[in-house]
Amino acid sequence: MKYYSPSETAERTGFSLDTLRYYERIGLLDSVHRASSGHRRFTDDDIGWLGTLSCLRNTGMPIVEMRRFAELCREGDHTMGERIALLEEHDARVSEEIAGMRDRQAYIRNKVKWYREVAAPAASASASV
Amino acid sequence: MKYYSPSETAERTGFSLDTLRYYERIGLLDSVHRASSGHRRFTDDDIGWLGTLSCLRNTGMPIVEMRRFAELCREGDHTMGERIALLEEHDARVSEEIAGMRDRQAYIRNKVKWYREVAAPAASASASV
DNA sequence: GCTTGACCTGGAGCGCGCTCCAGGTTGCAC
DNA sequence: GTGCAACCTGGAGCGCGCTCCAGGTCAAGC
Repeated sequence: MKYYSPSETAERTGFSLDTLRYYERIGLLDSVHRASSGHRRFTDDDIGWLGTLSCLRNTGMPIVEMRRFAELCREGDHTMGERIALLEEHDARVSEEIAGMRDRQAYIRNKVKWYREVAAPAASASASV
Repeated sequence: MKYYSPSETAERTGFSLDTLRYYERIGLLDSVHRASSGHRRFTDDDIGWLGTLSCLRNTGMPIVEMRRFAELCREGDHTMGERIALLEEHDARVSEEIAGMRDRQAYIRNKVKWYREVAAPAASASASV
């Protein structure tokens, strides 16, 4: 079985060393292997799981909910339904978030357009906001 | 000229009273009118500006950059170019953010799909992640 | 055997963006 | 004129998610 050192894992997952330790500490990573020296040894499974965590985190899932998800995963296959529910709720929130971002982006683009119209044609007399 | 009380402004903009005061304090709101009592009186312009701030904030612009933008607005029409540049850079970041969210959302949906395949057909023997 | 660097642990500290608090004033309703 | 709610100010505190630190261990190279 292939093992990865903490620094290699950090590099592969995009998490910092401290964050990897932190995630283990708070229960997002369960029972990370140790070398006889006590040094962490991450597996491909760990890397994969960290990828999932990264994805959830970067879509705005709060840590406490990721912990809940991790817990469900640890509890076994009978929690599939709950896991699906959790992810689908999150998915819905992500959709809302994206929709909101789009709307706000449109607002910003409009503002830029308006600025261009005011700014370009002539040093017009009107005030600016 | 129409004036709005702090609480009415909070209601209209979605910002809390404390946030309105905070934004004024750090220079995101400039020279808010006062009643003789010292109470703030917001104008329609203020409300509009707060809408812009809300939009920028909710698309992830950090406060320090909003301050820069506010400063440019205060400096007058000759800063139009810089304002446009700032907003367009932000717009680009928002686009990236949205694209990233979409990708991650696809990952999550895939995961759900996979869960459904594993969970539904039979209480299969394989482990879960 | 000594250095060097990657790693360990427990716990403190930090940056951001608010949010809350104490102690006081204002102004409307009764 | 007494309540009461809304507001004021300056400054402290907080929640989140890390990030840093001190003091120590381990393993490999010279």
